[in-house]
Amino acid sequence: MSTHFGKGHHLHLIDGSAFIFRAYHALPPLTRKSDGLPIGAVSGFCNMLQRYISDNTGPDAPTHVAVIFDKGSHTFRNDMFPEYKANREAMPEDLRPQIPLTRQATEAFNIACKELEGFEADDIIATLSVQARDAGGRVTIISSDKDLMQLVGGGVEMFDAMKNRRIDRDGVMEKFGVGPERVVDVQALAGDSVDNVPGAPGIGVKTAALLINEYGTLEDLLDRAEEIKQPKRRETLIEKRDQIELSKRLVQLDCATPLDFTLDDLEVRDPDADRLLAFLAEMEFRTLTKRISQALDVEPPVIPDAPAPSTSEDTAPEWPAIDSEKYERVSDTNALQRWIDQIITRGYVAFDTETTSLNEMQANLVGICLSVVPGEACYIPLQHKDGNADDLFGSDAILDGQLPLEDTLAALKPILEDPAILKIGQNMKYDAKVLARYNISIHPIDDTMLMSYALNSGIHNHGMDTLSERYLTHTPIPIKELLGTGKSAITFDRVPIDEAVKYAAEDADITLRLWHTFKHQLHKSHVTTVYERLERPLVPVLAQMERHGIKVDRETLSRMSNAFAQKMAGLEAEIHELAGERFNVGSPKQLGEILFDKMGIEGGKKGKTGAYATGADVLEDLATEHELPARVLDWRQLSKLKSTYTDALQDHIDPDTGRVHTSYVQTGASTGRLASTDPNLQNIPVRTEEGRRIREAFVPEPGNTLVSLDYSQIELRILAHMADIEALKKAFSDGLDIHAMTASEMFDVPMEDMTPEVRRRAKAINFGVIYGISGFGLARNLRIPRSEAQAFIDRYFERFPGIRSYMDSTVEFAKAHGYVQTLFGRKIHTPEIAAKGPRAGFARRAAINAPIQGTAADIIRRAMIRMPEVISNLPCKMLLQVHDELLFEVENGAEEHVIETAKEVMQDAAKPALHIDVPLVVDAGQGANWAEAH
DNA sequence: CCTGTCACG
DNA sequence: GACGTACGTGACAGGG
Repeated sequence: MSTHFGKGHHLHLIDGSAFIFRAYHALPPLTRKSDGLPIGAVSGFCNMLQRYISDNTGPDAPTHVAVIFDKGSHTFRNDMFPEYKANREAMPEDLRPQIPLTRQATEAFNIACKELEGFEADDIIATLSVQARDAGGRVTIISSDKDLMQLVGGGVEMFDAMKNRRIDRDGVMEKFGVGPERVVDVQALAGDSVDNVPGAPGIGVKTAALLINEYGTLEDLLDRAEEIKQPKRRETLIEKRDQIELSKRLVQLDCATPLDFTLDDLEVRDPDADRLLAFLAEMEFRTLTKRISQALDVEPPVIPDAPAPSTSEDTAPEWPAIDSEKYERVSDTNALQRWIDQIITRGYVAFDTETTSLNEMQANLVGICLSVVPGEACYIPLQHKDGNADDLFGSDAILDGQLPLEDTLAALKPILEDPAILKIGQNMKYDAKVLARYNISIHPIDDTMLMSYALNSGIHNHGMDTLSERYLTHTPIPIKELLGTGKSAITFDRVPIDEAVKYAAEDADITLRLWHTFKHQLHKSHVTTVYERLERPLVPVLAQMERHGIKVDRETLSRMSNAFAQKMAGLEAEIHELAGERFNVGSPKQLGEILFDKMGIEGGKKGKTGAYATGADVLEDLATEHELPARVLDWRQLSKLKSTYTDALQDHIDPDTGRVHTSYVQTGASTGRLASTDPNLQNIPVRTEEGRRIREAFVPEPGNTLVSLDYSQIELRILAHMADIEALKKAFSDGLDIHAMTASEMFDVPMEDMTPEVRRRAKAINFGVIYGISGFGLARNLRIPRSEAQAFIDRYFERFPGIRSYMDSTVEFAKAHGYVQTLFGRKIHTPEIAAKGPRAGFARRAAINAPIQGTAADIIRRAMIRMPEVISNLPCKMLLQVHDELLFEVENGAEEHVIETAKEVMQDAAKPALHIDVPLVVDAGQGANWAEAH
């Protein structure tokens, strides 16, 4: 490029420090094999740079780019204010030596790398942004740091690489409530606890934006501070004027730092393959070296194996890159036989089915994919049809060139059912359910989704796309590309076979690679037992339950739906009458405007979107004074029951079985609980009489009864055991009413004189403890003043000091290890525990709750896993799980026997792995529908 | 597609 | 000292 930076040019400025810290926290503490040098952050940093480069090759690619770093810890801001950034935690020991390596990495990628003694990276970014903007070019700052938002505008934008989101003027407005040019004013007032910028005490971003928008600028505001109505605010602004002005100088970026280079020096350069690969090889990044060698089409350098005795499992696998063009299509019996022979020789195979539907009850098999060696995979098309036939007739013919379905399944069945051949899949419950329709019972299995869940619950989700991107740095072909979306979407049997081969075989290849990756990690992380005893064996149990389904009576639902509709129409008329106009009662926006603007009710609070809050808690408060909100609450309840239950549930009745088949998501909840979807049968109403009647539609087949068994107070019992609270343990052993007992202890009321109100409060506190109690939360729940709630909590901890030490030690453990554990060794990772600000509170409470909720989840899983064997001789089926409840369908006459048997399994489910100091009690019920049984 | 709301343990 | 707060989920309707 001969011209100087100017119009038509596009400068990217990467916030290097942000990259480093994100890389450091995202990756485990990797070390260089040969000498143990910590290189986790460098590895992540390189991967991010590589990702950045490959993501920025299009027509909008930058013409100029630089990575900007901080240098030293002392800047001109410390001269103004010695405490600036003084409460920053020290850099972790294993990160420090990696900092210079990230500079080297940047240079190795042949990207300009800039820093300046005495200035922060933000100042350099500011200076370059202004220069580029003044020259008429565009700028994108790759960072999500709010301190940089003051630079946005006039061709300068930010890009949050984490959220994959551009931040423009509107984004800044959203964050600060003012435009970029006034951001420093707001920051000066609000201060920043992270950087230790003092600001104006008692004023946050919200208030600051309000003030600035009213007075125009910070200076005008300070000059006219006398006019402010709120006395406290006025005094603060007058008294702390110096401090506020100092804060502004601290947050104001320096747009004129003395740089010894120009924009033209930042022109994008081609990579220098030798230099880059030499660096990567020196770091001993095997996978990345390989990948980049291929991308640059050069011979990869040899990275010598570590001299130390290394087992093969420690070295990064030497796999070929994932290449969807290289997969095989299997169209004849010879080829099929070759694959079968190979599978038998290996003893394992990665396996995946392609079908016509996500609903396994209706999914027809379209094809099968297999892989036994990374990079080698095949697709066996079986039922593909012509995707281009426009005529309605004749297009349903199976295309030529495919093996016959029945013969192929007959050939594969011995493999799939061979106890000596391991079948590896991603979400095997799906494939198991599909194959069950074809009379194939696939076993034994491994499931990469469940391996990932055992390893990494709490860190990320466990879908194939996530895992492939995270562990193989490869983005799989999106299924959307084959099927399309929305109304025009096609089913997999209409996908051209050549396309299907690439997509489907790639999934098997990825699954096999993930399996190799996770297999050793399970041992190293000590979660093999969790995976083998709590995750893997649950797959066939859930598959069986889901396939059974539960009978739901359409007539009952339909009748209720009509009744609800009538009641709602009546309420709606009343509401419109009260409002004096017609409006959509179902629209929170319109309702808020009616209540607070038109009717002028006091106390309307707007949320972050600017809409009035109209939640049940708000309406309940208003309902004591006003008629309309009370009617809306009634209407909302009916609306919910009708739309979510009486109407939607009917659509889930399977036409073939007449039953409803939910899907349990085994990896859905970080704690180990299951989630239920399509439909969710874990949130069928029970708390109100009207809602409870929905359960009357859940019925047994004629000649059968529904039996419900549920654990009584399981989480409190686990807490009593884990925190080792003698008084609670004794109360449970003696079979006392635990809430009444808590109340008696706390309020010095004898058990005989217990009032329902006192017991209710104690119950709320007991639940609060499980949730990581806070004065605010308890106050809101009990609708009492915060001071009173805090007094209850203090009293509770005084009486049960063991609970407090349990909570403290759990949080300490989470901070030290980054995870917490259930009594059965399940790990729940808590990456946010080190966070600052309000997120810390969330993480703290989640860490306290997770071992309790998770242990209860483990216990019922153990019961479920044991159940099929124990009830195999009884005329009954296990149908549903609702966290602490199991629902069975039992032939008439066998009820008592089943209750006795299943109850014992549930009560003893923790044994023999674990002795719990408290008895686990299970209550039983039975009836002609779920309402009666529960 | 996101937000608010509300159903469950 | 302010901030925003009970834990874990999924589905539906409204509104851009």
